[in-house]
Order: sequence, then structure tokens, then C-alpha cells
Amino acid sequence: MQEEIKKLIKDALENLNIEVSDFALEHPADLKMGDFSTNIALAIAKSIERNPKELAEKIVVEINRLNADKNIEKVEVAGAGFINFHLSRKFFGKSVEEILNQAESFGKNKTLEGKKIMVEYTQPNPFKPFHIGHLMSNAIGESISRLVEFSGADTSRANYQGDVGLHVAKAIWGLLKKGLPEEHFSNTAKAQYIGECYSFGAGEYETDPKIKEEIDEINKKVYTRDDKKINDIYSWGFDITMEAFEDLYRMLGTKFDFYFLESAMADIGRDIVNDNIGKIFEESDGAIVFKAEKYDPKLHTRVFITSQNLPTYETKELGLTAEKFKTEPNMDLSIVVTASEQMEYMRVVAKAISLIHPEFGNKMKHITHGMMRLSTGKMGSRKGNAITGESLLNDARDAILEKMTDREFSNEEREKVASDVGVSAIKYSVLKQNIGGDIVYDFDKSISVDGDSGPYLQYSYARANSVLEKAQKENILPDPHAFPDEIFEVEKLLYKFPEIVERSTKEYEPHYVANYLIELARAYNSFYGNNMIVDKADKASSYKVALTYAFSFVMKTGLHLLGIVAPKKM
RNA sequence: GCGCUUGUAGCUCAACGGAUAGAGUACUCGUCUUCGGAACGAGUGAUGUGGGUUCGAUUCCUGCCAGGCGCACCA
Repeated sequence: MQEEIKKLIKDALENLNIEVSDFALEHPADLKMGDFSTNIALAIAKSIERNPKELAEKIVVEINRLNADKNIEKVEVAGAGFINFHLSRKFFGKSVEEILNQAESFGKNKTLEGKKIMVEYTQPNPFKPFHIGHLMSNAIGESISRLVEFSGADTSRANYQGDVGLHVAKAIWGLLKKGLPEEHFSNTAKAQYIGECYSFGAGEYETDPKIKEEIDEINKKVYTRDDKKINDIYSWGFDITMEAFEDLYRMLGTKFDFYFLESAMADIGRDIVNDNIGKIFEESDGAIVFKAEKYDPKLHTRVFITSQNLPTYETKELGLTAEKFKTEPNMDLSIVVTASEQMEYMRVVAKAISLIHPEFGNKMKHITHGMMRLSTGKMGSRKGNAITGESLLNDARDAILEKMTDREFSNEEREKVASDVGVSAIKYSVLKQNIGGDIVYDFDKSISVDGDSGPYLQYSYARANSVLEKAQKENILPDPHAFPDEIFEVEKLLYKFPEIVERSTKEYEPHYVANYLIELARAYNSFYGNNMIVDKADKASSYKVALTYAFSFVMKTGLHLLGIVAPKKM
């Protein structure tokens, strides 16, 4: 439709002998102002010394003379000189029909067709608690994965996990001190216990120099692997925490294709560094460093191999990148989602990689999100004031269970739905806003079910589903041709879904989808309140049912893109 | 100190250089003999601050103020 209107405007301008290269045609913010709008008259009025409003009037006269399109109902001048296009009843009926035909494929596009994309996100560390920051990374990464997938990309999901390092030694020290958890504990409880041991060890490490020595000693043994007792605890704890993570991923709706472990990246990275000493890396104070400021004054020097001859995280990241491109040959894009605190250092690493492998240079995309913070200050697993992912998910599920009193469910079904709704509340609270900014964590808000929330979207979907069940029972079939004169607000939103998806994907910003769905749900709920949808006495009933189908398809697809399940009842 | 980033209603967030700056929440009032009240409708209430560019600035440039992150052997 957009193209048709653009052509119409171009033809009109040509007939008026007005030359213009390009102009904006967009949706006005307010539905009352029409469905499309152009600022063309405002933009060129000055250069041709005309009053914008008069100019707009002239253009509209010409447009009306040319317009033979049955989809355009009315063209008018408004405000300072905007030209607004109102689409016709027929257009909206057709758009509903199109949605019904495409069902859950409506909104798919081919902008990334044939592209191979890997998305890396979540990155929890074995032996450490899975805290809400990981939940945040997971929500964003999963949504971005689904967006690029929906745009035709061959998508894989990757998780990079720190299986070595001081944090492991701290946890093992804690386990040795406090003893192993009781055997009858669930896996989740054991993982939580390991997390507590980590926090304990981390705290002591800072305060007691003697314990610091003990932990450093364990750390060496974790690397050398020559102490059977340490090895046993290590592999036991590793398995427990990794399994506990899997339980969480299942609940969150993520299925990773690749797991990369930090320990495996060290040697690969070291080789790359060694091959490039003198070219890109240089020696400085006994360490091997990369002086990035030589290439870009906004970057800084970072150490890749310490003076103790140990590879740093930077070097492992180098190895990881090489490994990714090896794992997925001919990869077109590698997306990494992390917290913004890693932005500066990732820029340096990215610079080093693009010097070593110029062909990877434009195939890497680092997306940073803000941090979850408490109103009282920063949270950290070391401080022990971090909220774990499990506890938040469990609390959310319990809060939802209390509300689920009206419907009939089997116990299993009830648990599943409560979990899905809880996940939705948390994910939505992260995805509704621009990624990049910090999120002030508030328990009540993160599990809110009212208004601007994930459960509100799911509720609207479930409600629409009930309407459709009733329509089936009363044998009212959807008919997109049986429309009444009135044009409903929902229709004016539904046809825009594909553009929203496209923009969200292009900018890697799921919040456009989230905000759109809220608007859509509100419009549908309002429609629901003002209309009896299933009503044998109403000639338009079959159209209203068709509209409800269209709404439910778009809502379900949209929720999917946010990584949220749409239950049929809740 | 340098670099990056953020500042919008009491609170949490929107607004691809456009029209009367939108939502939710909180507060006040209203809707319910209807298909799911986790709902619908109405009201109160905001662009940190000084310049500049523009027909038009929350958006772009710039000074200041305030938060956050990063700045060599941690990850």
C-alpha cells in the first residue's frame, strides 16, 4: 500500500512540475490523523517559496484527480501542511483476509533469507548462581534470535560459559568448608547450594589473607587437574550446575545449539596471539598487549597474555570468535549479547580481530544491554545480594498460581501455564524497553500482570480464544467479506505488524514489537467491550469473528517473537 | 582526568527531525442481566539546564549540572 501511495504522490508532483528526490511517508502517531501521512509540502515549501498549507492543498487536488485506487478513501490537508491518507473499508477487509490466509506466518519477511547468523547470549558461569542479569540477557538474546529467524536467517543459538577461573576455586573452597549438600536435595537445590558456597568463598577471599592463599592454591589445582579430590568435586559441581541451567532454559524457551567453554578457548586464542606478536601485539612490562589506541584514539591498551604467561579473557574471546567461524562455516553474522560494562573492552577485542581477520570485521555485532540494578545500588553475586533466576521465576509462578482460580485445569497443566505466565511477566518487563538503558529492578513490577505487562497480552489472547470457541459452538464461521461500515481500531493496527517486525529486526530492538502488541491488545479489548462478537442476530458477526482470528494470529506470533508462550486459557 | 552512556508525569517506560509529547502504575470518578473484570471508559500530571542549527527539536550540535559504565596483567 505504501508503494501505491508513494507513486500517487510522485505522479501528482510531476504533474505540478515540482521536482523532489525523496520524501517521507509514514504512519501518523494518532490514528485519527489517518493511516499514512507525508510531510512533503512542509519539506519543500521553503525552497520554492510557497506557503506550505497552500502548497499541500494544491498537491491534494492533483492527488484526488489522479486517484483511482479503491483502497484510498480520503486525502486531506491537516496541521501545518501534512497530507493525510485515510484508507478505505475495503482495504481493511482485505488485510484481515490476508492475515487469515497467512495465519501464523503473517509478518514473516525475507530480509535475512540465506544468511547464517549465530546469536550468543545468557553466558552464566558454572559454580556461580544464575542471577537475574542472566535472565535479562536470555530474554533479549532469545527474542533477537527469533526475530532474525522470522526474517529468514538460518539461526543458531550459542552459550559461552566460564568453566575455569577464580570463581570456581571460590566455590570449591566453600564446598570443602561447608560440606557437600545432602543427597536427597533436588538438582536445583544442590545448584543453589553451590551458589551459596561460592558467595561464602568470595566473601572470605576478600577479608582473610590466609583463605585467599588457600583459594589461590585450589585455583592452580583446577588448572593442573592433578588433585583427585578437587577434580571430583569439580566434575560433580560442573554437572549439577549445568543441568540446573538446562532446567531454566527449558522453562525460558531457549534451546542452545552450541556451548562454548572458556577453558577450551585459551589455547586457541594463545596461538592466535603468538602468530601476531610484532604485527598486532607487542610486549610491554613482561605482558603481551594490544595497543588499540594506535588505530583508534578512542580505544585503549589491553593485556592479552599476562606477565605470568596466562591468557586473559581478551585472548579467550579471540579464540572464541575463531572457533565460532570454524563451527559455522560461511557465517554471515555473529551477534553477541552482553551487559554494557563489557562494551569498551569488546571494542578493543573487535579491533584486534578485524586486524587479524579483516574478513570477520563486518560480521560481528555486539549488542549491549543495561544492568539490572536494585534501587539500593548495584547487585552482585559476590556481595550475595543478587537475586537468583530460580527464585524470581518461582516467586512469579507462585504469584500467578494464586490468581488462577476461575478455570479448570489438570495439576500439570496449571503448573505449566503458571510458569509460562510468570516467565512472560519477567521477560516482558525486560523487553518492553529499549535495550541499553539500565533497568531498576522492582519485584512487584517485574511480575506485574496488569496493564502494560506480558500477562495482559496473554490474557487478551486467551480471551480471544474463548470467543473463537464460542463462535465454533454456535457455528458462526469467519468471513472477511461481511464487514460492516464501521472500521475498528484493531484493523488499523493489524496490517502494520510486518513493518513493526522488520524494524525491530533491523535495529535489534524487541521493544518495538512489545509496544505494538500492547497497543494491539488494548484495541482488541476495547473492541471486545464495545461489540458483541458472537451474535447470530448481527449480520457482521462473521466479520467480527474473522477479525478475532486475525488478532489471535498476530498476537500469538508477536508473543513468540518476544519468547513468550501464548496459552489458550489461563 | 579521558572515553562511552543515560537524564521525559510521584514511580516504571514510549515517541524512525513533525501535528495536542503517548502508555502503564499510583490517585479520583465511572462501566458490569453480555463471548474471561488479569477488562473497558474519563480525569489529574512531564521533556535536567543555558545556547545553536531547522519551516519545525524530547530527538541533531554545543556549554553546564546529575547518575551509570569503562580506562594494563580480573572476568
